[in-house]
Amino acid sequence: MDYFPQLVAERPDIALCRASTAVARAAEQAAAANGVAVGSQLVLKMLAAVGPCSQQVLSQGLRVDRSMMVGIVDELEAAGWARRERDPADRRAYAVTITPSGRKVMTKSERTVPAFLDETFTALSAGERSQLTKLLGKLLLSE
Amino acid sequence: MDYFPQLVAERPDIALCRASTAVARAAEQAAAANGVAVGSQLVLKMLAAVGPCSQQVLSQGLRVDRSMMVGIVDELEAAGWARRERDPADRRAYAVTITPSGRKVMTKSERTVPAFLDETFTALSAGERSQLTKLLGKLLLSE
DNA sequence: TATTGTTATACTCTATAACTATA
DNA sequence: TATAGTTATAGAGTATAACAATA
Repeated sequence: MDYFPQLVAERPDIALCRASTAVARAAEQAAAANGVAVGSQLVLKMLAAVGPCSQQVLSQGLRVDRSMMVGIVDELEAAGWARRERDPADRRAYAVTITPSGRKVMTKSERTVPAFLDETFTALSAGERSQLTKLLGKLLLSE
Repeated sequence: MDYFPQLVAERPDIALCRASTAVARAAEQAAAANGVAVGSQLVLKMLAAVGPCSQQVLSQGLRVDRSMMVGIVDELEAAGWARRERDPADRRAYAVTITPSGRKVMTKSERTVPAFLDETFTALSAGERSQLTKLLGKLLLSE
C-alpha cells in the first residue's frame, strides 16, 4: 500500500504521471455522470467559446489527434449536440457547429466542474490549487 | 498550434494530463538513452534502496500492477541486472535481488536524472520545481 | 503539391480473470 | 481460504500511414 517514498520526492516526472492517471479517472467518472465523455465536453466548451470551426482547429486547440476527433464529432452529432456543416470558404473542411441542445448539455456539465475539482484536489488549499494551475500552465506553454 | 487557453486556465485536471504525457515521453527517451526502461530503472532504484523484496512489494511501492511487474523483472533478469531468488520464509514469493551489474546501471542512469529534469522542467525555476514536487506529493499521498 | 476528413493498422497500457503453488 | 507469481484476453489511447476530395 505504501509508496516507495523517493519516487515522489526525487522524480517530479513520475509524480506527475501518477497524479495524472488518478485525476483522469476521476474526471472521466465525473463527466460520465453527466452523460458526456471528457473529450466531448471539451469540444463543446471550445465550440461555445470560439464558434463554429473545423475538426482540424478543434484537434489542435485541444491537443487531440485529428483522427480521434472524427469519433468525438461523430458522437456529438449522434447525440444531436453538434452538426457538421460545410465551410463555404473551404469545402474540404467542416464547420462544426454546436446546437442549442449541445449548449444546454455543456452548460449543465460545466456547472459540475467546480465541485469535481474541489473533490479531486481536496488535499490542496485554494491557494495551492491555483499555484498548481499556474505551474502546469507554464510547463505546458513551454512545450 | 495554439492551445485553447481556457483549457489550461480552468481545468487543472486536463492540464495535469497534458503535462503528464509530454513529460512521460521525455522520461522514456531519457531512460532509453541509458539502455533502460523507466519501469526497470525505478525497480532497480527501489531494490537498491530497500534490499531484496517480492514482486508484490515492488508493484505496490511503485504503483504498477503485479501482472506487469512480471515482465519488468523478466527484463531485469535477462539483462543480468536482477535475480529471482527464493524467499526461504515464504516459498510462494521471490526475493528479487539486484546484481552488482544492476547496481552499476542504476547508478549510471541515476546520474543522468538531474540533467533530464533540468531540461524537461526548464520552464520552471528551481523554486517552482520544488513547489510543484511538493504539491504533487500532497495530491498523491491523499489518494 | 498540400490539406481536410476518414479509415485501418499496430502498439502500448491498463484491467480483469483465471490458473499453480504455496501458505 | 487467501496470497504470490504467471498467463491470457480485452479495452482504451496513441501513432502512423494511406486514401478521396478539395485547395
